[in-house]
Amino acid sequence: MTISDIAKLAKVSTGTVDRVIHNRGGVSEKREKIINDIIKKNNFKINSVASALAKTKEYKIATLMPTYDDSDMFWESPFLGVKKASSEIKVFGFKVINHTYSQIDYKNYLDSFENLLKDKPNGIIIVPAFNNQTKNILRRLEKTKIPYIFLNINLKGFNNLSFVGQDSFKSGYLAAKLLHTCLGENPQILTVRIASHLKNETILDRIKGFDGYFLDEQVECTSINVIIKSIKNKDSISDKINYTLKSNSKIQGIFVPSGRVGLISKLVNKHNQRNLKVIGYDTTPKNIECLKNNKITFIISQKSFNQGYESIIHMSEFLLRNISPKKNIFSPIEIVTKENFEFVNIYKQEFEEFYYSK
Amino acid sequence: MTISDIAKLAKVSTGTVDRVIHNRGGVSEKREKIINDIIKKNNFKINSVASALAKTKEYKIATLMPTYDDSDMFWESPFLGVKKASSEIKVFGFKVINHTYSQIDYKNYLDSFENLLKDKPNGIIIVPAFNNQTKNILRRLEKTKIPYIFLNINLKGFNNLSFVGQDSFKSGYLAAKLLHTCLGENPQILTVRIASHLKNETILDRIKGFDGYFLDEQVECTSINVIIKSIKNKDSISDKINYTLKSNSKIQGIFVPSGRVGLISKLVNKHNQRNLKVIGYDTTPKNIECLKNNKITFIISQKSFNQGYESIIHMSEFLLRNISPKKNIFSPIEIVTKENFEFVNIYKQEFEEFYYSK
DNA sequence: TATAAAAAAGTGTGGGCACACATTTTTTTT
DNA sequence: AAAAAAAATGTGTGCCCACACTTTTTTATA
Repeated sequence: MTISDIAKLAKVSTGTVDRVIHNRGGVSEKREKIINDIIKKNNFKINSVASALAKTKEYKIATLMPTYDDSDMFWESPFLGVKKASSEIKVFGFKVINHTYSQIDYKNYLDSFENLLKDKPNGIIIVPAFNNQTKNILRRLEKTKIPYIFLNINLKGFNNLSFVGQDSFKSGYLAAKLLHTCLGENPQILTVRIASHLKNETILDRIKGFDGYFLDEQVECTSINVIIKSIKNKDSISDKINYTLKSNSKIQGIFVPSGRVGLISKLVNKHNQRNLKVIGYDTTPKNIECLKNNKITFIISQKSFNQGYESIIHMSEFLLRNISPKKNIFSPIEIVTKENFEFVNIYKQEFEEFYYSK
Repeated sequence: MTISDIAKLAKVSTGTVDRVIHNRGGVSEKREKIINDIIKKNNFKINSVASALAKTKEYKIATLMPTYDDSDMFWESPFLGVKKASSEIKVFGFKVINHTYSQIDYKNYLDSFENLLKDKPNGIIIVPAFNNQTKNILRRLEKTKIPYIFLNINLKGFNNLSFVGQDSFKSGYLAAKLLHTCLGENPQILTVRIASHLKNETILDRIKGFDGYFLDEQVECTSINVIIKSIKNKDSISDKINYTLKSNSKIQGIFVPSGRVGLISKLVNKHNQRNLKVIGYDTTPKNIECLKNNKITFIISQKSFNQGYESIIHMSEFLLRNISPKKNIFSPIEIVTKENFEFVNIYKQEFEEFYYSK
C-alpha cells in the first residue's frame, strides 16, 4: 500500500491524498472522506523511510546541560545519551546543538541560554537550575512558542512539553525500604546532606520519600541528620561524620540523598564501619569504585544515559510527527550493587564502543 | 556527502563507488584505494534512509518460542519485545514469523521447528529446549547456514550467532548477596527447587552462582534444599514447605531459583512467615502481585521484553549490514521490589500503549 | 453571461541509494 | 593483429514521499 495505491482507489491524484494524510487542507469534504475511509480500511501507514528521505525541512534541537569534570562526572552520562540520539535522528534532518553551564555560576547559565537562543532552535532540552533565573528564562521561551523538555530536574508550574527523569519521591521511598529490609526493626540511620543542596527539589523529594516510607510502614526509625557546609573541606566532613558515628553506636545505615555518596563513604573511618549499610545515588565512576570496595551497599541509579537519549527522541517525535509525549516520562529506579553494576550500565558501555569505533 | 559526491571526487561513476562501499568486487585496486581514501577522509557514511528505501531484497526472520497461558505468562514478555522490533524493521523489508511450542511436549517442539523451516527464513531466533532434540535440530541448521540466535536460554558448544539473555551465574550470585545483606551473618536459607527444572541449565547456573557467593565471601550459610516433584499438587508442596519451615525455625530467607516464586510464596502459612525474606525470578503478573502483598521481597528481573527486542534487532543488523553481534549479549540483572516495579516495567507498558493504539 | 477570485485537484521534480543492464577497457586466445 | 573473453566501469530506473508549482473546477461578483 502506497500513496499512489490510495490515489488510484479514490480516483484522485497523489497530491490530494498527501493533503489528506497531512491535514494540509484544501480538499473537498466528499473526497476527504473517501480517502480517509480507504486509509482506514486498508490500515495504511505512511512509509516512514520514504517520508524521511523526501522531507527537506531541517530541525534544530538545542540542549542546555551542566558541565562535567573529574570531580563530578554525573552529567557525562545524559550527555552521551543525547549524543546517541543525535546520531540516530541526524538522518531525519535534525541537528542537535549542545550548550553547557556551570552549576555554581548563574551568570554563565544565563549566558549559555542566550547563546542557545541565537541558534534559533525548534525545540529545547534543558536541565533547569537556579529557580529564580529559570522562571524569567522560561517565560520568554513560552512567548516564542519553542517547545522545551525538562531533563533530569523537574520544576512544577511550567508549560514544559514533558519531564524526563526519575520520580524522586519514589526513589527516596525505595532507599528507605532497602535500608529497612537490611537493618530490621528500629533502624538507626544517618542521613548526610550537603548545604548547597538544601534547595534542590530533586534531593528534597528524595528525603520526603525516605521519610514517607517509615511513616507509611509505621516503623520506628531513628534518623540523625548531618548537614555538610561545603564538600571542599574533607577533614571537617570526616570529623563530623565520624564523630556522629562514634557517639551513636547504634547507627547501622547511612543515607546520602545525592550523588556525593562515594565521597561520604570514603570518609568513614575503619573503626566506624561496623558493617554499615550505605545507600546513595548515581552510578558515577567514583561511586562505582566505592561499590566495588564495599564502601557503598546500594546505589540507586537514575538511568541518566537513557534520560538524555529519550529527551531528544521525544522532542524529535514531537517536531516530526506531532506526537506529544506524556507530561512525565519517568525513568526506571534501578538498584545497583557490586554484583550487578556491570550489567546495569551496559547501555552506556555499548554507546562508547559504538561511538569510539567511528 | 553523497555517493555521487564521492564519485565526482574520485572521477568515477556512482556505480563504482557503490561497488566499493558494498564490497561487491569488480573494481580495480587502484580505484578502490582512491575511493576508500576519499570515504575515510570525508568520514562518509551511507544514508541509511535512502539505502533502506532503495533496497528491494526481503528478509524473513523466524522465531521459535514457548507458548504462554494464564498459569505462566513469562513468555509473553519476550514475545512482545519481538513484536516491537518486528514493527520497527518492517520498513527495511523484514518479515518476522513467529512459531511457538509447548515446553512439555518435545514432539510439538520438533513439529514447530519443521514448520519454521518451511518459511525458508534468512535468520532464526530460538529459545532452545529439550537438549537432545535440540542438538539434531541445530546441526541441521548449521548445514543450511541459516544463522540463529539463542534467546533467553543458552546452550554451549553451538555455532549460534549470539546468545541474548542473562548471565545466570551472576544473577544467582546477586540473589545470594541480597539475602546475605538482609539476613546478616550466618543466614539460614531455604532453597525451593522443582523437579522438572533439575536439568535446566539456566536454573542450575543460578544455583551455582548462589552457592558461589557464599564460598567467595566465606560466609557460613546454612542452606536447606527442598525439591518439589510437581507443581500441580499444591497441598503437597504446601505441606513440604511449611513442615520444613516449622522444623527449622531459624530459616529467615527463601530462595526460589525460578519464576515459580509467586506460587511458592503464596503457600507459606501465616504462622511461618515471621518476616521471611523471599527472593526469586521474573516479573510475571503473578509474581508482581505477590511482591505487592509483601510475600516476595525481591524479584530478579531478566528484562525479557528487551531480550526479545534485541534478539530481533541484532539479527536484522547482521542480515542487513553484516554486523556480527557479540557472542553473549547479557541483559541487565535488575532488582525489583514493591517500590520500583512500576518503573522497571515501563518498556513493556510503553509497548502496550503503542501497540493497542494502532 | 462574462469575468475574477477562490477552492480543489493534478503534475513533476528531487531526495540518496541499490541494482540490473549497457558500455567501455583490458586481457587472453588464436 | 583480430577476435573473443573477461574485467572494469558507466547508465538509468525505481523505491515512496514531500512539496512547490500548474491546471482545472467551483463559487462569487459585476
